[in-house]
Amino acid sequence: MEWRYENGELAVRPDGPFSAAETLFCGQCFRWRQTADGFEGIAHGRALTLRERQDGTVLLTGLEESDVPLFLHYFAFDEDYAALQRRLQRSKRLAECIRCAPGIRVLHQDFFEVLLTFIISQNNNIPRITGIVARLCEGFGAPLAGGGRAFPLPCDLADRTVEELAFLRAGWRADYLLDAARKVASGEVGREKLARLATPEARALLMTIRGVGPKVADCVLLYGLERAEVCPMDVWMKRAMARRFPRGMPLCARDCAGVAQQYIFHAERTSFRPQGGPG
DNA sequence: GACCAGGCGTCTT
DNA sequence: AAGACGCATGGT
Repeated sequence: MEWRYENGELAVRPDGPFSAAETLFCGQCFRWRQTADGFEGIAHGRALTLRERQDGTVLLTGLEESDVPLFLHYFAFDEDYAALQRRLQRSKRLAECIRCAPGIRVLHQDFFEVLLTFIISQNNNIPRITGIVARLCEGFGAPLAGGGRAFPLPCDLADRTVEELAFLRAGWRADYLLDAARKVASGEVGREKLARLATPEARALLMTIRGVGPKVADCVLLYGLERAEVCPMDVWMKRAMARRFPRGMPLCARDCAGVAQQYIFHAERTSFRPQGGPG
């Protein structure tokens, strides 16, 4: 992977395939939107834009030079997906996933943001999740220089009440969001503490938060803590896909295939072998 | 209008 | 331990 930072613009040539649309709109993150010539979004407290050049170069604006390593990691540009996909092609199922959505990468997102957005995601759909997340940030996030607002910090939410969260129209999840914010703000649950725990204990600690069950906990471990080795997410997706497609998954159901792919990527990359998984 | 959405907490057996 | 059910809201 090569990159160059010049005149406030970061130009990256990723190793292996990358598709911004597949990566940003497959349901792993909720703060990006398409624009006339590319994409704009907010991540790790920065408002940035992304454009893809014909030659595969990815152009990012809105970053300081000191942000470069963080965002190379955010987009997984510091990982060799070409080599990864070569290994995965040996599995028929994974080969099909790659064919359906070859440019997906698993983003490395902020822990607290992942925790709250996947609490919001329960029994919910992506358009509505996106709306709730947008209102959450608009209502409680810090204004950013480049426009928009950061994702709220735990302390931005910990002292609120469910009544103050009513405008989110998040339903019963408002109560869960507050419990999560309070437990993180108090230090009862946090990235560092979770990182020190073995994964079963980390999952159990996450599940002390109201509204965090095994599915949300695994999403947080996977997306927010880079702890995919115990996340049999393809098992979760098998359930979801079985519900949506009782007669079998269509070959090009991009949303499902893409999401399954990113889960499986992590499972494979970390040598995890599903052994029944949850349930 | 129904039905459902990338669950979870609670209440039953 | 496992199943049923309600939960608030909005998209289809």
